[in-house]
Amino acid sequence: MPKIVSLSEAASIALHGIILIAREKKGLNVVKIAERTDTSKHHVAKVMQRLVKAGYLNSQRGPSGGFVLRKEPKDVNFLDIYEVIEGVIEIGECPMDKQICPFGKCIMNNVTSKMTLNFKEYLEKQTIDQYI
Amino acid sequence: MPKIVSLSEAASIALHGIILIAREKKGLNVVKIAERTDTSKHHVAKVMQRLVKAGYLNSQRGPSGGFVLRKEPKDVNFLDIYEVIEGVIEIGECPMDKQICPFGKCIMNNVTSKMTLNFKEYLEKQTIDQYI
DNA sequence: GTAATTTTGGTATTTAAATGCTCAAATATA
DNA sequence: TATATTTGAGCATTTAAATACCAAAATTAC
Repeated sequence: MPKIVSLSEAASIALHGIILIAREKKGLNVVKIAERTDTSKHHVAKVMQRLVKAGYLNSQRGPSGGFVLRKEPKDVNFLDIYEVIEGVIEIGECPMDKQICPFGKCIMNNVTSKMTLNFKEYLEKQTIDQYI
Repeated sequence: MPKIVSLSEAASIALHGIILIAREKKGLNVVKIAERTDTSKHHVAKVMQRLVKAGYLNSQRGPSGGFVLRKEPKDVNFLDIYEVIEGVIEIGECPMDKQICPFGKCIMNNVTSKMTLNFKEYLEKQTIDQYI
Protein backbone atom coordinates (compact mmCIF):
# COMPACT_ATOMS: atom_id res chain seq x y z
CA MET A 1 0.00 0.00 0.00
CA PRO A 2 2.08 2.84 -1.31
CA LYS A 3 1.45 6.36 -0.22
CA ILE A 4 1.34 8.60 -3.24
CA VAL A 5 1.22 11.84 -1.34
CA SER A 6 3.19 11.36 1.79
CA LEU A 7 2.98 13.15 5.11
CA SER A 8 5.49 11.88 7.64
CA GLU A 9 4.58 11.73 11.31
CA ALA A 10 7.10 14.50 11.87
CA ALA A 11 5.38 16.80 9.37
CA SER A 12 2.02 15.94 10.86
CA ILE A 13 3.22 16.78 14.37
CA ALA A 14 4.67 20.05 13.14
CA LEU A 15 1.48 21.19 11.41
CA HIS A 16 -0.92 20.04 14.10
CA GLY A 17 1.37 21.28 16.83
CA ILE A 18 1.75 24.77 15.49
CA ILE A 19 -2.02 25.10 15.16
CA LEU A 20 -2.55 23.91 18.72
CA ILE A 21 0.06 26.35 19.95
CA ALA A 22 -1.43 29.21 17.97
CA ARG A 23 -4.80 28.49 19.53
CA GLU A 24 -3.46 28.87 23.06
CA LYS A 25 -2.41 32.29 24.29
CA LYS A 26 -0.25 30.98 27.09
CA GLY A 27 1.55 28.39 25.04
CA LEU A 28 1.62 24.63 25.18
CA ASN A 29 4.18 22.11 26.33
CA VAL A 30 5.46 18.91 24.78
CA VAL A 31 3.30 16.61 26.86
CA LYS A 32 0.08 18.34 25.93
CA ILE A 33 0.92 18.45 22.26
CA ALA A 34 1.76 14.75 22.35
CA GLU A 35 -1.55 13.97 24.05
CA ARG A 36 -3.64 16.00 21.65
CA THR A 37 -1.97 14.63 18.55
CA ASP A 38 -1.75 11.05 19.81
CA THR A 39 2.00 10.81 19.30
CA SER A 40 5.05 10.24 21.49
CA LYS A 41 6.45 13.11 23.53
CA HIS A 42 9.95 12.25 22.34
CA HIS A 43 8.99 12.78 18.78
CA VAL A 44 7.06 15.94 19.57
CA ALA A 45 10.05 17.33 21.44
CA LYS A 46 12.32 16.74 18.48
CA VAL A 47 9.97 18.33 16.01
CA MET A 48 9.25 21.38 18.17
CA GLN A 49 12.96 21.89 18.63
CA ARG A 50 13.35 22.30 14.91
CA LEU A 51 10.52 24.79 14.69
CA VAL A 52 12.16 26.82 17.45
CA LYS A 53 15.48 26.85 15.62
CA ALA A 54 13.78 27.82 12.40
CA GLY A 55 12.30 30.83 14.16
CA TYR A 56 8.62 29.90 14.18
CA LEU A 57 8.33 29.21 17.90
CA ASN A 58 9.71 30.58 21.12
CA SER A 59 10.40 28.12 23.86
CA GLN A 60 10.37 28.54 27.61
CA ARG A 61 11.98 26.03 29.94
CA GLY A 62 11.03 25.22 33.48
CA PRO A 63 7.68 24.93 35.22
CA SER A 64 4.81 26.40 33.23
CA GLY A 65 7.12 26.52 30.26
CA GLY A 66 6.32 25.41 26.71
CA PHE A 67 6.08 26.86 23.24
CA VAL A 68 4.44 29.98 21.87
CA LEU A 69 4.09 31.19 18.31
CA ARG A 70 6.72 33.71 17.40
CA LYS A 71 4.95 35.18 14.37
CA GLU A 72 1.50 36.38 13.44
CA PRO A 73 -0.69 33.38 12.49
CA LYS A 74 -1.53 35.03 9.18
CA ASP A 75 2.18 35.22 8.36
CA VAL A 76 2.83 31.50 8.71
CA ASN A 77 1.63 28.98 6.15
CA PHE A 78 1.68 25.21 5.91
CA LEU A 79 4.43 25.21 3.32
CA ASP A 80 6.79 27.06 5.67
CA ILE A 81 6.28 24.48 8.36
CA TYR A 82 6.30 21.50 6.03
CA GLU A 83 9.60 22.54 4.53
CA VAL A 84 11.24 23.07 7.91
CA ILE A 85 10.64 19.41 8.59
CA GLU A 86 10.89 17.75 5.19
CA GLY A 87 13.16 20.11 3.32
CA VAL A 88 12.35 22.36 0.42
CA ILE A 89 9.98 20.88 -2.13
CA GLU A 90 11.67 20.97 -5.49
CA ILE A 91 9.88 20.58 -8.77
CA GLY A 92 12.06 18.43 -10.99
CA GLU A 93 11.24 17.44 -14.53
CA CYS A 94 12.27 13.81 -14.14
CA PRO A 95 10.53 11.70 -11.50
CA MET A 96 13.74 9.68 -11.22
CA ASP A 97 15.94 12.78 -10.94
CA LYS A 98 18.01 11.76 -13.96
CA GLN A 99 19.75 14.50 -15.84
CA ILE A 100 19.23 12.90 -19.22
CA CYS A 101 16.42 10.44 -19.84
CA PRO A 102 18.06 7.21 -21.04
CA PHE A 103 14.68 6.25 -22.36
CA GLY A 104 14.26 9.10 -24.78
CA LYS A 105 10.91 10.62 -23.92
CA CYS A 106 9.58 10.76 -20.37
CA ILE A 107 6.69 8.37 -19.92
CA MET A 108 5.26 10.34 -17.04
CA ASN A 109 4.40 13.44 -19.10
CA ASN A 110 5.33 15.71 -16.19
CA VAL A 111 2.33 14.51 -14.25
CA THR A 112 4.38 14.00 -11.12
CA SER A 113 5.85 17.49 -11.37
CA LYS A 114 2.44 19.04 -11.89
CA MET A 115 1.00 17.23 -8.90
CA THR A 116 3.90 18.28 -6.74
CA LEU A 117 3.47 21.88 -7.81
CA ASN A 118 -0.24 21.75 -7.03
CA PHE A 119 0.43 20.39 -3.58
CA LYS A 120 3.04 23.03 -2.92
CA GLU A 121 0.70 25.81 -3.96
CA TYR A 122 -2.04 24.39 -1.79
CA LEU A 123 0.18 24.29 1.27
CA GLU A 124 1.28 27.84 0.65
CA LYS A 125 -2.30 29.10 0.70
CA GLN A 126 -3.09 27.57 4.06
CA THR A 127 -2.15 30.12 6.68
CA ILE A 128 -2.33 29.28 10.35
CA ASP A 129 -4.96 31.94 11.08
CA GLN A 130 -7.42 29.95 8.96
CA TYR A 131 -7.17 27.15 11.49
CA ILE A 132 -7.60 29.04 14.75
CA MET B 1 14.23 17.46 -0.80
CA PRO B 2 11.12 15.41 -0.28
CA LYS B 3 9.41 13.67 -3.13
CA ILE B 4 5.73 14.42 -3.03
CA VAL B 5 4.77 11.99 -5.74
CA SER B 6 7.09 9.08 -5.52
CA LEU B 7 8.17 6.63 -8.19
CA SER B 8 10.63 4.05 -6.92
CA GLU B 9 13.37 2.77 -9.17
CA ALA B 10 11.57 -0.57 -9.18
CA ALA B 11 8.35 0.99 -10.48
CA SER B 12 10.30 2.96 -13.05
CA ILE B 13 12.06 -0.18 -14.28
CA ALA B 14 8.74 -2.00 -14.51
CA LEU B 15 7.03 0.70 -16.56
CA HIS B 16 9.94 1.46 -18.84
CA GLY B 17 10.77 -2.22 -19.16
CA ILE B 18 7.33 -3.30 -20.21
CA ILE B 19 7.21 -0.60 -22.87
CA LEU B 20 10.60 -1.64 -24.22
CA ILE B 21 9.50 -5.25 -24.31
CA ALA B 22 6.22 -4.38 -26.00
CA ARG B 23 8.15 -2.52 -28.70
CA GLU B 24 10.23 -5.59 -29.59
CA LYS B 25 8.60 -8.53 -31.28
CA LYS B 26 11.30 -10.98 -30.32
CA GLY B 27 11.53 -9.96 -26.71
CA LEU B 28 14.26 -8.41 -24.68
CA ASN B 29 16.60 -9.73 -22.05
CA VAL B 30 17.66 -8.36 -18.67
CA VAL B 31 20.94 -6.93 -19.90
CA LYS B 32 19.37 -4.93 -22.67
CA ILE B 33 16.63 -3.58 -20.46
CA ALA B 34 19.23 -2.56 -17.90
CA GLU B 35 21.28 -0.78 -20.55
CA ARG B 36 18.35 1.09 -22.02
CA THR B 37 17.00 2.21 -18.67
CA ASP B 38 20.40 2.97 -17.15
CA THR B 39 19.86 0.69 -14.16
CA SER B 40 21.50 -2.41 -12.72
CA LYS B 41 20.81 -5.78 -14.27
CA HIS B 42 20.28 -7.23 -10.79
CA HIS B 43 17.48 -4.86 -10.12
CA VAL B 44 15.95 -5.33 -13.55
CA ALA B 45 16.02 -9.11 -13.09
CA LYS B 46 14.14 -8.87 -9.83
CA VAL B 47 11.51 -6.55 -11.19
CA MET B 48 10.92 -8.58 -14.36
CA GLN B 49 10.56 -11.69 -12.25
CA ARG B 50 7.62 -10.13 -10.50
CA LEU B 51 5.96 -9.12 -13.74
CA VAL B 52 6.30 -12.69 -14.97
CA LYS B 53 4.70 -14.05 -11.80
CA ALA B 54 1.92 -11.52 -12.07
CA GLY B 55 1.16 -12.77 -15.58
CA TYR B 56 2.16 -9.75 -17.65
CA LEU B 57 5.27 -11.28 -19.18
CA ASN B 58 6.44 -14.62 -20.47
CA SER B 59 10.04 -15.50 -19.88
CA GLN B 60 12.38 -17.67 -21.83
CA ARG B 61 15.66 -18.97 -20.39
CA GLY B 62 18.84 -19.81 -22.20
CA PRO B 63 20.61 -18.22 -25.16
CA SER B 64 18.40 -15.79 -27.09
CA GLY B 65 16.00 -15.90 -24.19
CA GLY B 66 14.35 -12.90 -22.55
CA PHE B 67 10.90 -11.53 -21.92
CA VAL B 68 7.89 -11.02 -24.14
CA LEU B 69 4.57 -9.38 -23.40
CA ARG B 70 1.89 -11.87 -22.54
CA LYS B 71 -1.11 -9.62 -23.18
CA GLU B 72 -2.30 -7.20 -25.79
CA PRO B 73 -0.64 -3.80 -25.27
CA LYS B 74 -4.04 -2.13 -25.21
CA ASP B 75 -5.10 -4.38 -22.35
CA VAL B 76 -2.28 -3.37 -20.00
CA ASN B 77 -2.18 -0.01 -18.29
CA PHE B 78 0.32 1.77 -16.08
CA LEU B 79 -1.75 1.22 -12.96
CA ASP B 80 -1.64 -2.54 -13.41
CA ILE B 81 2.13 -2.50 -13.61
CA TYR B 82 2.61 0.08 -10.88
CA GLU B 83 0.51 -1.93 -8.46
CA VAL B 84 2.33 -5.17 -9.17
CA ILE B 85 5.46 -3.47 -7.89
CA GLU B 86 4.23 -1.05 -5.23
CA GLY B 87 1.06 -2.71 -4.09
CA VAL B 88 -2.50 -1.54 -4.52
CA ILE B 89 -3.00 2.20 -4.20
CA GLU B 90 -5.58 2.80 -1.52
CA ILE B 91 -7.44 6.03 -1.05
CA GLY B 92 -7.66 6.66 2.67
CA GLU B 93 -9.36 9.61 4.31
CA CYS B 94 -6.60 10.29 6.82
CA PRO B 95 -3.10 11.01 5.54
CA MET B 96 -1.77 9.50 8.75
CA ASP B 97 -3.97 6.42 8.47
CA LYS B 98 -5.53 7.05 11.87
CA GLN B 99 -8.96 5.63 12.46
CA ILE B 100 -10.15 8.56 14.53
CA CYS B 101 -8.58 11.99 14.19
CA PRO B 102 -7.30 12.93 17.64
CA PHE B 103 -7.21 16.49 16.43
CA GLY B 104 -10.89 16.80 15.69
CA LYS B 105 -11.05 18.03 12.12
CA CYS B 106 -8.55 16.98 9.48
CA ILE B 107 -6.29 19.84 8.55
CA MET B 108 -5.55 18.40 5.14
CA ASN B 109 -9.09 18.74 3.80
CA ASN B 110 -8.75 15.48 1.86
CA VAL B 111 -6.24 17.09 -0.47
CA THR B 112 -3.89 14.15 -0.20
CA SER B 113 -6.67 11.70 -0.96
CA LYS B 114 -7.81 13.71 -3.95
CA MET B 115 -4.31 13.89 -5.36
CA THR B 116 -3.81 10.19 -4.89
CA LEU B 117 -7.08 9.48 -6.66
CA ASN B 118 -6.10 11.73 -9.55
CA PHE B 119 -2.80 9.97 -9.93
CA LYS B 120 -4.44 6.60 -9.84
CA GLU B 121 -6.92 7.59 -12.52
CA TYR B 122 -4.14 8.98 -14.66
CA LEU B 123 -2.15 5.77 -14.46
CA GLU B 124 -5.19 3.76 -15.34
CA LYS B 125 -5.72 5.71 -18.56
CA GLN B 126 -2.21 5.11 -19.85
CA THR B 127 -2.27 1.87 -21.79
CA ILE B 128 0.90 0.37 -23.16
CA ASP B 129 -0.22 0.67 -26.79
CA GLN B 130 -0.07 4.45 -26.43
CA TYR B 131 3.65 4.14 -25.89
CA ILE B 132 4.65 1.85 -28.72
C1' DG C 1 26.38 -33.71 -25.65
C1' DT C 2 28.78 -29.70 -24.10
C1' DA C 3 29.23 -25.14 -23.23
C1' DA C 4 27.44 -20.74 -23.09
C1' DT C 5 23.56 -18.02 -21.97
C1' DT C 6 19.76 -16.54 -19.40
C1' DT C 7 16.20 -16.57 -15.92
C1' DT C 8 15.04 -17.92 -11.02
C1' DG C 9 14.99 -17.83 -6.12
C1' DG C 10 16.87 -16.99 -2.00
C1' DT C 11 19.64 -14.26 0.68
C1' DA C 12 22.65 -10.36 1.93
C1' DT C 13 23.70 -5.72 2.18
C1' DT C 14 22.94 -1.05 2.22
C1' DT C 15 20.69 2.95 3.14
C1' DA C 16 17.76 6.08 4.89
C1' DA C 17 14.69 7.68 7.72
C1' DA C 18 12.00 7.73 11.43
C1' DT C 19 11.45 7.21 16.09
C1' DG C 20 13.04 6.64 20.84
C1' DC C 21 16.09 7.43 24.84
C1' DT C 22 19.00 9.69 28.29
C1' DC C 23 21.12 13.02 30.62
C1' DA C 24 22.35 17.91 30.84
C1' DA C 25 20.88 22.73 31.07
C1' DA C 26 17.65 26.19 32.19
C1' DT C 27 14.03 28.35 34.89
C1' DA C 28 9.90 29.16 37.52
C1' DT C 29 7.83 28.61 41.91
C1' DA C 30 7.56 28.11 46.60
C1' DT D 1 17.99 28.33 47.78
C1' DA D 2 16.01 23.89 46.78
C1' DT D 3 13.06 21.35 44.00
C1' DA D 4 10.26 20.22 40.41
C1' DT D 5 9.50 21.00 35.71
C1' DT D 6 10.53 21.56 31.12
C1' DT D 7 13.28 22.08 26.94
C1' DG D 8 17.87 20.94 24.46
C1' DA D 9 21.24 18.11 22.28
C1' DG D 10 23.24 14.19 20.91
C1' DC D 11 23.14 9.56 20.37
C1' DA D 12 20.90 4.86 19.91
C1' DT D 13 17.67 1.94 18.03
C1' DT D 14 14.43 0.28 14.97
C1' DT D 15 12.34 -0.46 10.84
C1' DA D 16 11.52 -0.71 6.28
C1' DA D 17 12.61 -0.64 1.89
C1' DA D 18 15.41 -0.75 -1.76
C1' DT D 19 19.10 -2.55 -4.07
C1' DA D 20 22.75 -5.98 -4.90
C1' DC D 21 24.70 -10.55 -5.11
C1' DC D 22 25.25 -15.54 -5.93
C1' DA D 23 24.50 -20.16 -6.98
C1' DA D 24 21.10 -23.28 -9.19
C1' DA D 25 18.03 -24.52 -12.93
C1' DA D 26 16.68 -24.28 -17.65
C1' DT D 27 17.43 -24.03 -22.49
C1' DT D 28 19.42 -22.99 -26.83
C1' DA D 29 23.06 -23.23 -30.15
C1' DC D 30 26.83 -25.34 -31.95
